[in-house]
Amino acid sequence: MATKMTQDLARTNYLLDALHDEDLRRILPKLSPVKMELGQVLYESGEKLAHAYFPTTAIISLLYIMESGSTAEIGIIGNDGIVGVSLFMGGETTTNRGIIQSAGCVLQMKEKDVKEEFKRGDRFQELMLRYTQALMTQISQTAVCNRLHPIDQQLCRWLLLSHDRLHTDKLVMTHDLISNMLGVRREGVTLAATKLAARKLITNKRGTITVIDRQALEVAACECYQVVNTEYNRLLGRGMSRTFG
Amino acid sequence: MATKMTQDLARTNYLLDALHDEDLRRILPKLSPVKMELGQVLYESGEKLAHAYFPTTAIISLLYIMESGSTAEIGIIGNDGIVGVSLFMGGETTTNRGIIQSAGCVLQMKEKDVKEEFKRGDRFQELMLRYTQALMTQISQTAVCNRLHPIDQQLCRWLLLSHDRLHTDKLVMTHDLISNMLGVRREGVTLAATKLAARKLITNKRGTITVIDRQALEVAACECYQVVNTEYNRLLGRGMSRTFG
DNA sequence: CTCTGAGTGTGCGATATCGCACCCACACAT
DNA sequence: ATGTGTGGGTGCGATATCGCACACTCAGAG
Repeated sequence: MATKMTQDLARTNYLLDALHDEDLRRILPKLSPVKMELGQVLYESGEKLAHAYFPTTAIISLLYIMESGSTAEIGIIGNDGIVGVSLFMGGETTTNRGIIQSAGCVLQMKEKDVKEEFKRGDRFQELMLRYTQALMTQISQTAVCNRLHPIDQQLCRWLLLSHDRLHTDKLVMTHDLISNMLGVRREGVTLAATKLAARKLITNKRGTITVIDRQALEVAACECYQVVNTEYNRLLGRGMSRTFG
Repeated sequence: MATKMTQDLARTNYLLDALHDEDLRRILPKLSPVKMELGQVLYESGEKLAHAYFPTTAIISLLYIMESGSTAEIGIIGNDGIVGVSLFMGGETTTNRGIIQSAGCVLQMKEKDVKEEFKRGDRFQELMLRYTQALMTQISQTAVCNRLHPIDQQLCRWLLLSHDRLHTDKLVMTHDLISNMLGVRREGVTLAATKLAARKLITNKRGTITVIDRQALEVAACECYQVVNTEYNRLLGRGMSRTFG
């Protein structure tokens, strides 16, 4: 019964869903579902991870915190990925914080189990590595975007990345939260969001942004979003996942 | 004779040097030294790599090129690493360009050989994955630094990263080249470099920057440099490499 | 129903960087 | 020794973003 529930849940994470049946059957008992609240910290910078996390409905931000206290997001992970790649990459820790950006459910897997499965060297390993490369692309594009694009476009990119990883058009998040992710002032986000609302691409309510015209949002975004999106599809889509393509 | 030369060369790349003797002996015949000129392109964005490259004296920049033609560097690779992680990560291609930022020698290894060695699943694989994580840290820090720090500090970080990967204090590179890497205007680099020269941290000659006071340069840099440096040492240093620590 | 505070909208001067323009000067080739 | 072109220095107005201040307003608590 509990197993059946977990299996359904597992199928909602693309990496797990992309596993062959016999692999998933072996891995299922090692997964346990956990609810996560907004703002919850999965791990701190430099902290050894006890688990890896496969998000299903939750979204996790990888956040870097400067000595000054300023923050900037380096990547977003949803049901397309896994949080805790350093477990199988061999580093054990990373220099960023993993924090819940949108409440929801994750499937957690013990450190030891992750390493064991990875060491088998078959499809699980292949999927993890391909996902890690996709994540590298996202981080790279964040670097480039931070350098070259104005806030307005970056906000669009960020909203789209979040929207892709959610299952609703209503994004429950304050301008202040977004400003911490983008590493800009709260006012900058308010300004950019107001402009987007005036153009009817989103609506802007206390603590909630609703995506109205997703297609127009993609047009308003810089090329960075499409680059990342295309690369995710290439690396994890057609031929890799059972549901993509 | 040729083999002896290659072995000496191989020992100057930290990843190769960190291999156990028997592993290196097996891998040596698969390596061939190649001289690389400034500006030479190792691979284009989206282009399948025929080889991976272990730099010895050369430095390679991973450069992203926007549709507009603007560029921004996402990482620097020297004799501490390997160019072409996408070969074993499974993606085959990446969205950036690999370009020689400082002329010198690399050891190239055929795609097939790289994959074969990686698939063995032992120390070579472990080293490659740990290095990839280190590279991810560098890319992440680039993202953060691009967002939060002024050009002056970024230039220091960049000079230090380059200096670490060279074997001389004379960095042969124009302000124009550096501006393409940092994704800023050439004038911005000139201004920042002039300030550093006024403070006697570097000297500034036609096409050459010489590091005078490395320690002061580290102080002038943002924390990003130390974060990356520390993480490289942690992941690849003491206990991993035969020469580090 | 009212109070309160978190979330938002707006204005203003300061600063960093940009884009452009132009000149200078050194290194190398003739 | 002299010309030429690449690389470097400088100035200026435009723009994006910042930091701060303050006013408004909705939603939930009492």
